[in-house]
Amino acid sequence: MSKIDKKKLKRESILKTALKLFSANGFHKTTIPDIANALNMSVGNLYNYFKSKDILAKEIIKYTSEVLGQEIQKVNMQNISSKEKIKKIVELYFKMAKEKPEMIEYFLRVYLSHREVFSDGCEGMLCVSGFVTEIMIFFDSGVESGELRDQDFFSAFGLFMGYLGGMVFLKGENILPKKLDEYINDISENIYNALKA
Amino acid sequence: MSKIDKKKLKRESILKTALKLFSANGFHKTTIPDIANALNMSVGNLYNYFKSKDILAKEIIKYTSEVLGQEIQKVNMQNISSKEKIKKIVELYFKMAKEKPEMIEYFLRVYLSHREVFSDGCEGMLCVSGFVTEIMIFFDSGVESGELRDQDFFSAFGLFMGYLGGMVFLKGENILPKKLDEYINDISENIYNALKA
Amino acid sequence: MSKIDKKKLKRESILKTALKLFSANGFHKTTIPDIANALNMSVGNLYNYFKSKDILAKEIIKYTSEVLGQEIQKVNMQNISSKEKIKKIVELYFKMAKEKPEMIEYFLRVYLSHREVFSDGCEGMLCVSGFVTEIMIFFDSGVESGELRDQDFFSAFGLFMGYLGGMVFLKGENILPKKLDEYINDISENIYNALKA
Amino acid sequence: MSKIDKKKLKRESILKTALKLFSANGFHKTTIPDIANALNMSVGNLYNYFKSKDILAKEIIKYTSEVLGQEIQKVNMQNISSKEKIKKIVELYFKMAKEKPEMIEYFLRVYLSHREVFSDGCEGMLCVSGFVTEIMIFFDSGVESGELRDQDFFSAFGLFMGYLGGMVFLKGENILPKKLDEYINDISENIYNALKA
DNA sequence: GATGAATGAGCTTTCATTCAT
DNA sequence: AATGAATGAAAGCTCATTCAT
Repeated sequence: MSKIDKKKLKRESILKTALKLFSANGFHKTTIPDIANALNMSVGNLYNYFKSKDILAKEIIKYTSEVLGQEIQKVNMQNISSKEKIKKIVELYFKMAKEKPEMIEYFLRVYLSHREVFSDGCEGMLCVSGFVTEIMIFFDSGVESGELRDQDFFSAFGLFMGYLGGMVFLKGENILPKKLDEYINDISENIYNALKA
Repeated sequence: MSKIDKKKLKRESILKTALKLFSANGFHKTTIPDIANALNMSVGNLYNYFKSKDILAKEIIKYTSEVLGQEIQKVNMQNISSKEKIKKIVELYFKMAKEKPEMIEYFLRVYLSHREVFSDGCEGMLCVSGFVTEIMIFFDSGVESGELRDQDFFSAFGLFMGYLGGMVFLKGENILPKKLDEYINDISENIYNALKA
Repeated sequence: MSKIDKKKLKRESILKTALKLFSANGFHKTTIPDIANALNMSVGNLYNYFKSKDILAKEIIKYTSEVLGQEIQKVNMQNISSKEKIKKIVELYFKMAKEKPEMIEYFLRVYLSHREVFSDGCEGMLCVSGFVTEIMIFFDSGVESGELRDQDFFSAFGLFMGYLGGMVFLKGENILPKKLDEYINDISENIYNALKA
Repeated sequence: MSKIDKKKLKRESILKTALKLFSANGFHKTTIPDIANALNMSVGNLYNYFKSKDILAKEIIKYTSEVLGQEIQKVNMQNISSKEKIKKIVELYFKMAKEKPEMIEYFLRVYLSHREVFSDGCEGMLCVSGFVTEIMIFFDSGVESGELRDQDFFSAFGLFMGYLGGMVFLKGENILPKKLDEYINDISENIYNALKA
């Protein structure tokens, strides 16, 4: 393997490890030494890969948004109705929340609430475009096919993402009486009813 | 005014000031001296009212939840359809977000994302029951009257609160092309369609 | 003693201790913990008095300049010839270098050579005016009385201060074969010859 | 070109680049990676040429002293009066300060004030002898010819070098109202008056 | 009740230097 | 000779909390 490849790999392993720690313990409670430790690498060397904790946080949201976006893209590319797509996206989201909870948690617990960190360099949707774009594609194609009502995109986006994020948050707080999976049908139906033409 | 009343008043002024600062600048970026300063009081004295920063944070979420709950209660007590109630709650939420943004922001930027702070003493809904209870009352009465579909409460709650929170977040990020008010109709309709029987 | 007086006293003791350490060991080699340690106080508390190491360095040069200026003022106020004043200032300077070497050293080893520290807030002569002003008074009155040649002030100032500073530097490097005191006559004569009308 | 010549050339280019960076940004603010970067070479390789940052600093002062000494030697070898030599040296010094400010600055801002660096290996005049020797030659020959007063060499040296260094410092601080060149006459006259027999 | 000086652990970040390749 | 990833000690600075007054 070339040196450059190795560096890329290490960079990604830092991203993943930091993502997990930030999500699990919070951005401020996670220290750079914590991350370096978890990676068996020195603090100094970590700084060779990311120049500051804030920059690391921003690269993570970009990375996460990219990964989630790619998953949704797979749904978008399927030749199925919007109603079915909604269900698939909800399933996918909850599957993620279960299997790689750190990604969804990062959105909710780090990105959402540390404006001071993301305000410089991640304004607007700059760092989450990978993800938002795919939701936009889903919505636009549904409107075009006449299956979904034509409304302001953000009105639909807020519903979709706020709803799913809210459910995962409630799950994280151990408030939900049932498993996330058992909500899939209700939620998909609610979203479809809200958005259908 | 009695000594006890005076103390109560001061306590509340601390709550309000801390609420504003935490919401505006983040929980960790706001220091106890910052709060004391803004109140023209000494750090030591502030500790006479709240024994720690974490306890202060928890009292704030209780206070905020209470205030928001009381507003929703006013809607609940009106003799109108669930459809109308939904619209009134959305209006109320956005009015709050505009006039006292610190309350909604506190939910989104402090409560939502500092589990380490709220995990001890605010488990589950312990500290937000004032607010959640009223949403529950709204929902149950709608189901009882046959206007809303009977489904798991949290499925409805997540929709309602995730959606509204999501919109306020998007607003805060300067992403929304229109004013929050201009989304009221769309959003109310979406929620109603999702929840109606 | 009042609280305010106490604080002033402590502030000055920090200034003096830091002055000694910076002069003896260099600005960068002296750490804030070093200073706090020498004062038997905590690092955090030291920061209650001076908000940063750079600010501390700037306050020290002001303080030092003030003290040196006051000494020269005493000479200026005496009713003696410029020739005699020159000798008295040289004596005074060397006496200082011997008894409170940290002051002269601070000029030479800290102020003179850490432009990055003093550039913001001590531009030009802002922080050494206490001292420079007195040299200016000495020179102007000598010119006025006709004893000194009328020339650009800085031409005279550079001679005076560069010369004395240079000698102290050479002394510090253990290069001088004789005691500083034994140079007083030669140096006073040289300066007088250079400046006389 | 032979391998050895190549190495010598590279060594000198490192010296020159480090000299510039140290002078411009200060010794501690300039990092080894900074220097390597400016030279388009690797840190590791730089260490093949100089075993430590301190050693590099010491080699620079030797190099600089040598270069300045050679310039003064040229003046010394001319068949002119001491008075004329003084003027030529002042001119030369100011020309240097203008055209290669890094050399003079290095004396003032690095050598003068980092005793901890130069104390081991550059004691006394060990590393500046190239320069000091030439000043000594100038002075001795002036005394021998009867044009200059016979006094302790360091008394004369301190005047000469302290004065010139002081003026360049004042220039660097943007304090001088006139160009350095315009001080040449005054300064030369002052020095001559101070030293003449 | 009120003050704010004092504590000190803990944070992010830097950088001279090494060494496997 | 040349590379640059890796090390880790140490720096400047912050801040929740305490306590003597």
